[in-house]
Amino acid sequence: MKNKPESPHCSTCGSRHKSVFCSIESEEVKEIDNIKGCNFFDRGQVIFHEGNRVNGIYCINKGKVKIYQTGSEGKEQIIRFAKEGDIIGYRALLSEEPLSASAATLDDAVVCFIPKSQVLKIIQNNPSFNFKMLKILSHELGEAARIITDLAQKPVRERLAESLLLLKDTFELDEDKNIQVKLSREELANIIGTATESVIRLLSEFKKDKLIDIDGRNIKLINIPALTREANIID
Amino acid sequence: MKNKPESPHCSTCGSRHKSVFCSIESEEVKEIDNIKGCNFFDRGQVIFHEGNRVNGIYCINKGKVKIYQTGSEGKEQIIRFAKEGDIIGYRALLSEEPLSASAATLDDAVVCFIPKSQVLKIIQNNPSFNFKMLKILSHELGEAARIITDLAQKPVRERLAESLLLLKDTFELDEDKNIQVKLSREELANIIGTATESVIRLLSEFKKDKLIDIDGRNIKLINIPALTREANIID
DNA sequence: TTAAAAACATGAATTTTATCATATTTTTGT
DNA sequence: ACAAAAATATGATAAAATTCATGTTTTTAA
Repeated sequence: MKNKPESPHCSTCGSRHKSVFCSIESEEVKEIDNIKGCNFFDRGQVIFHEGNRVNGIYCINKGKVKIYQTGSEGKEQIIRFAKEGDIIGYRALLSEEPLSASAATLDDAVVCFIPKSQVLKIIQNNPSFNFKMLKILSHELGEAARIITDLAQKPVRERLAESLLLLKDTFELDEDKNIQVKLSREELANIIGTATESVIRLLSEFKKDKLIDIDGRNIKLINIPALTREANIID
Repeated sequence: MKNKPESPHCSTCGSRHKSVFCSIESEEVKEIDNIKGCNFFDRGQVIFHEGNRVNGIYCINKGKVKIYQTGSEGKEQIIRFAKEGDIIGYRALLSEEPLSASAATLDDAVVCFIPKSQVLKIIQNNPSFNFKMLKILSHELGEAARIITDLAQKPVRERLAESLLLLKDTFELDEDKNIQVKLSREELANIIGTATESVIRLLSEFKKDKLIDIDGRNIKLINIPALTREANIID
């Protein structure tokens, strides 16, 4: 049986200082703490669903999250990932549009919810937070553009190599060079827009070519420079 | 010989009222007018180039613009379009990153330049403008996500149908249902991420199937509902 | 106006990638 | 612990899309 964990507090939140909330005044922190909600998710649970209206933003206190759209054939397309300290749902909130994507946990996670009114209040009263939001959005937009170009132009093999490197940058490697996130072959396929079988075959090839090692969903990057070349990344 | 045209003024700019600047005070308009620069471009000229630093935003007074990235094989990937009243270059300015894409004119165009200092001043002093920027960025991000899913999941034929509909929505149709922008087959291919020959073949098919009519670079949409079905768009 | 260049067009061959079929392994729930 | 379900794996086939070759038309520049 699972112990009901304690709701985290913003004032003691370890990830706050590396997040968009790092420049928030202690007065504001208290206010957020009082008004925020907190939810505990098991692996694979949906945090919010594409098409719905959103009434605040979600702040990931713990855990890893995938943000994905459902294509016209019902196939999942992973747009991006989020982790501890990241916020999600802000796009729909700020554009005043329905959610363009769903979010689901990749492991057990703790996610806080800050209501719209509070978010808007901070944006209006805290120029530094405001500018951080502009920065996050415009950075994301640049990332999206690069993904568009890669999907449009790179073959599947290069896209897979690239997404392994992306996962490395996002979730980092442990001491044994394992990517610190566990994804199914199908989820990998849903990042790069290919068939699950293609991912399985290409991962085996990468392993045979000594670029990676595989143990179940554990992927070890043993030759990152070669992977970078496979991904055809110049910079 | 070409007459040197008069530089436009923000105070009399017809497109200002439907732009992000619609809520700017007349005092601020004067200020922008004094500090802004203006450039006249012929068709096909580059406004700014990927990788460079940007020191302000560009406001399109007249003309149509493509924003594109160069892929690792040197192939152009069109990310989005902009037209009269739109601003470009704001992503790099706000993220304080190099330009993630280049911009080039699709016809003769007039483009004004507003320096960074002035833009930041407006953002700080005009909450309405500020919020509009947040809204533009987050809307763009939603569009980008949809493009990612389509590129990853839809076959070339559907993507072409969809991009014709996108061009219709962006540039509108004239009284004869012609899309109000002239693109080469190669440029169409560079939107949807395919080979020029594929676009040529598929356009012929669409014509044969009475979905469109073609006269050079003029594309007439004669059966939009059927095109929508071809594009596999539900909403 | 005319030659050169670029864009458009079309068929054939090739490559890439997806789909289908079928095992095998791993995970999950009782 | 065990059956069922899900995920992984692999080969064969099919479909999708690109590349290459070549010819025609249109545009551009001298």
